[in-house]
Amino acid sequence: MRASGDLSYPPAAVTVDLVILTIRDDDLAVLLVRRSIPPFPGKLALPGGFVGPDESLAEAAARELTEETGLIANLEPDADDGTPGSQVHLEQLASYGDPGRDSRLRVVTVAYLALAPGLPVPHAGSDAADASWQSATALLAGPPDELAFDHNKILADGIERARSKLEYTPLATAFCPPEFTVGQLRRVYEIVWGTSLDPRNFHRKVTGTPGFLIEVGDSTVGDRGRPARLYRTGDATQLHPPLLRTTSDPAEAEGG
Amino acid sequence: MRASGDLSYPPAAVTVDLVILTIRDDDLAVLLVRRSIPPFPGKLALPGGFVGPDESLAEAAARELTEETGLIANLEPDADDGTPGSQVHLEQLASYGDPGRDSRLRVVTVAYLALAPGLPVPHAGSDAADASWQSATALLAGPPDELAFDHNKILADGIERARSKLEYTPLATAFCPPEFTVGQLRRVYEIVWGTSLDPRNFHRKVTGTPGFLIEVGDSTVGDRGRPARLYRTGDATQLHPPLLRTTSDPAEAEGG
DNA sequence: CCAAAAGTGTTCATTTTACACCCATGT
DNA sequence: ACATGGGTGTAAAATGAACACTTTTGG
Repeated sequence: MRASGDLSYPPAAVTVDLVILTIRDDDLAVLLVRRSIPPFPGKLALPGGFVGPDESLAEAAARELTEETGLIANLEPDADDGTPGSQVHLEQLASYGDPGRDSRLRVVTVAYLALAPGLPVPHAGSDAADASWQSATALLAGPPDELAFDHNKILADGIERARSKLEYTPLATAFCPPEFTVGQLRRVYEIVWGTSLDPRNFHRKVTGTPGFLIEVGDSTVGDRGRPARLYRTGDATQLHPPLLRTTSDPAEAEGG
Repeated sequence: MRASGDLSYPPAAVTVDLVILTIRDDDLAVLLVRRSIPPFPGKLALPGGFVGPDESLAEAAARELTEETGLIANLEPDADDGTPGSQVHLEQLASYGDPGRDSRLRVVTVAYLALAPGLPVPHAGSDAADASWQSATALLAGPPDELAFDHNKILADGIERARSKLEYTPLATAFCPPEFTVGQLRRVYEIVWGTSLDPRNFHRKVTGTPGFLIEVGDSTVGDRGRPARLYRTGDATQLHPPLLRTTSDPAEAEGG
């Protein structure tokens, strides 16, 4: 049923919505904005907005990310110039376009997933009037209509994507600062997966996978215990074989 | 930058495009249509069309699939009523919306991936004036602008999705008839991955994974060799641990 | 009989898992 | 000294890869 000649088509608006995840206070957190206008006034929602006429979808998502957090996204995982925001990961998640998901007009939204290191910024953007970090795990467990539109579903899909990608990609490092210890990386896995992992075997696994971690030589001034080596993310884009989330008691890594 | 009050938004059209894959003549094939109107007149393209005002994205994709192939898609993998088309798999792939990808107007397309068993129908739909099966692997290896729009990229993404999902889901059965042998299933893996797999170890792996295959008791009348047991797809949605595509000579499974 | 495909058994290498044990620091 | 987290060694268990071998058909 491609248009045959004329250019009439059902009118629609295209937006991008962002699932921006980070680790805060030993919990997985998502950046949400409080809506001030209908529909769903007063409700929390994922940050997002219309795709501009001359923007690609990814550019629109990166622009929204910068507006909300001040971070610069890493659309292609190659550049490593050491700038603070350069390791922020941004990838397309999925599109959502059920008729009636926005009462005003037909809106198709392309959701993007962003993973950022722990940020002390509650909201830094110019436009984000009322942005805040919320517990993503609490929202997952709560009522399915706690967020505006179908954003509970989008958030659930984003968390599931993040959880599964930790298994077979080095994506967990996106939650870490540019230089990090194996222990910090392990805590990311434990928090995102809600499991606890054996520190010894985890250490051997990640340091033994070629290209996953690059030792930076130095050591941290430890909070407690022996100082740990620092690493940067390596060149590897896949983990073969993957890390499996099948260890220990699922409840042990909850909260903090 | 959510709209604040007024409802003005950059105008755009939303379409669905389908990557319909099947196995034909020991090769991975994709259903393409020949365009008759600009842009890209005469070029091959993925089948697709506008999303109707009251359709969800998945419904639009399912409608296009039926129009092009006569098949009924399986949006949620639960119903198993035995109808011929019920095992066709349809899932959202990704969205593509670079400005200028369609010279006429801003078009954002939501691509869907469909996997169907070997079909004797070159084209069966009412609207598909000029649909045909083409070698997907040949298109992957060919020039990157052989198809209209950005459809080479969409096709490549669809093939990559299919290849990786064979590893950790029972999706390969979507390429098989309702009842199939282990050998048929193995040939699917070999063709899609372009590798050759050890028949003995493959057999043990798939029959040993709980919920993957259900023995249907009977045996085929064999072409050659010992008759094989017949199986249906089981309830399992994930394969733990996954099948890995790291066996034997990559060239051996080519062509036929 | 022979070729071909199905299916089982077995062996060896690798990986995972569990856990004992030492290292280096703060208090 | 002791608690805490970092890191190595190692043995048992599970898994994967390679392949010998039997079964059952068609020609």
